[in-house]
Amino acid sequence: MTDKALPDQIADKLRRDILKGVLAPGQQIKERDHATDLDVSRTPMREAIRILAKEGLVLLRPSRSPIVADPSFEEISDVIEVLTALELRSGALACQNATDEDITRIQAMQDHMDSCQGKIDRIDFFELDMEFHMAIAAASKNAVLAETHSAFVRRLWRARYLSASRKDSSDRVKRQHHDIMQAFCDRDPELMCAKISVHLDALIENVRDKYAKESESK
Amino acid sequence: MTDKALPDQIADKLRRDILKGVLAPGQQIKERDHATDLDVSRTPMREAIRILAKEGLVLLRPSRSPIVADPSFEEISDVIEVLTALELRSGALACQNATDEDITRIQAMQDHMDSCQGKIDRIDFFELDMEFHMAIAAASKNAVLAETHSAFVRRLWRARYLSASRKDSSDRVKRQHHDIMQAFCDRDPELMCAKISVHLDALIENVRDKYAKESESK
DNA sequence: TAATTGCATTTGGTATACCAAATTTCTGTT
DNA sequence: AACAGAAATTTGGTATACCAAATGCAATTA
Repeated sequence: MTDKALPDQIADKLRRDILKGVLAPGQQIKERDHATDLDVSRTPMREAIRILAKEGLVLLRPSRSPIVADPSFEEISDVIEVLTALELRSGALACQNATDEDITRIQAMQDHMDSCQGKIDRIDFFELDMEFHMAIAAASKNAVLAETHSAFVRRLWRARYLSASRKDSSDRVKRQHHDIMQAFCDRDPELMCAKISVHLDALIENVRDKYAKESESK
Repeated sequence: MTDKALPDQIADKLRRDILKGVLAPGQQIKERDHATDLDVSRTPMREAIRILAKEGLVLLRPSRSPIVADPSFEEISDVIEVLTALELRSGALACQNATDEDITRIQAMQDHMDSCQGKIDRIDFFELDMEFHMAIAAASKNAVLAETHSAFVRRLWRARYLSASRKDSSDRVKRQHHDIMQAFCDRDPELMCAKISVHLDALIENVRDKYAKESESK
């Protein structure tokens, strides 16, 4: 763990805090305070903040304190739209370019997720979910596509986390994953794209519900 | 001009140098040297380098000097593939969401490009070409999509610049743009996507030719 | 001669100091 | 009491100092 670059370590810590809500949306992130908190200097802290800004978790404001991003539904929905475009292309390419080993390995990841369901920390479960989607993108054998896709998956992490509160949703997600995996095993690009669309459309609806409930509770 | 943030100004300068080839692919960018060259300190120079790394123009290597990116054909082709995914989605959405003013404005941009052809600096012409594609993406009314799309257009700038040496290609590009614009005016998503595909497939072939010629000249 | 070891130098990473812009606090006036 | 303006403080931006890892080079050895 100590071998990772310091700014990355700091970014990891801050990211976790943001995703868990320890750092609330809209809250200021003052370089000095957070740097001294973590016993580092401002330099790597600044870099860490830029990393999170690139991921869309933090908003940089010239000559002002950066703040934790507080995206509107429209923004989240826009991000999901981009993710959809990327993931559809990834899926189709993966059907074409994945090795058999890729498929069995990703199948194993899914099995592992199933066996972990409800037994582990929700944050850790979401890590697995992310890794599953990223593994499919990686199987497209287009490194740029996989990397870009990862960036957007990560950017949506908090929104997905928050919108997954409905207890039935995890079962539905599980079924959607199985559908995607089925098409992937058959290397059927059209079907796979269709199932990915279902999955991500459902995500938009989940997020929409979440935002609707939030606004009515005010 | 002086109102822009210092790291951005530095990044602009470096970017131009990279795209024009003043800084050759593979060449090291030493923080101290380039900082003193531009009469700034290492801090904003470091930030500028990170900006260019985000754009894919520079490669960061932990504890080593960053180097100017020297992408293989496969990498460029991967980037174009991602751009295609983004631009297809943009085009379809633009057909749906663009205002009539958007369309007439973009039409005017194209007319302007036509009238400028051959009369202006190739670099300036490419700026117009970029702006044309970015304007279509912006007309999708998905800000995230437009921004991401822009990043990839910019990332391909040098490859397109280098591969546009063939003198007939500009006429072909002009025709392809007209086809895209025709579909856009008719708000026909399928046709527009088809024409965008043609355009970007042609780009891949242009780049492939360029790389083939380059390798045989060695 | 080729390889290797050890030292000197270069260079990125981090910490700190300084500055200017922005924010907050305080104070005096109406 | 409310507002305006100025002083004090906070805070991001930049410059510089220091360190450790990486690199280059030369002397030494097989």
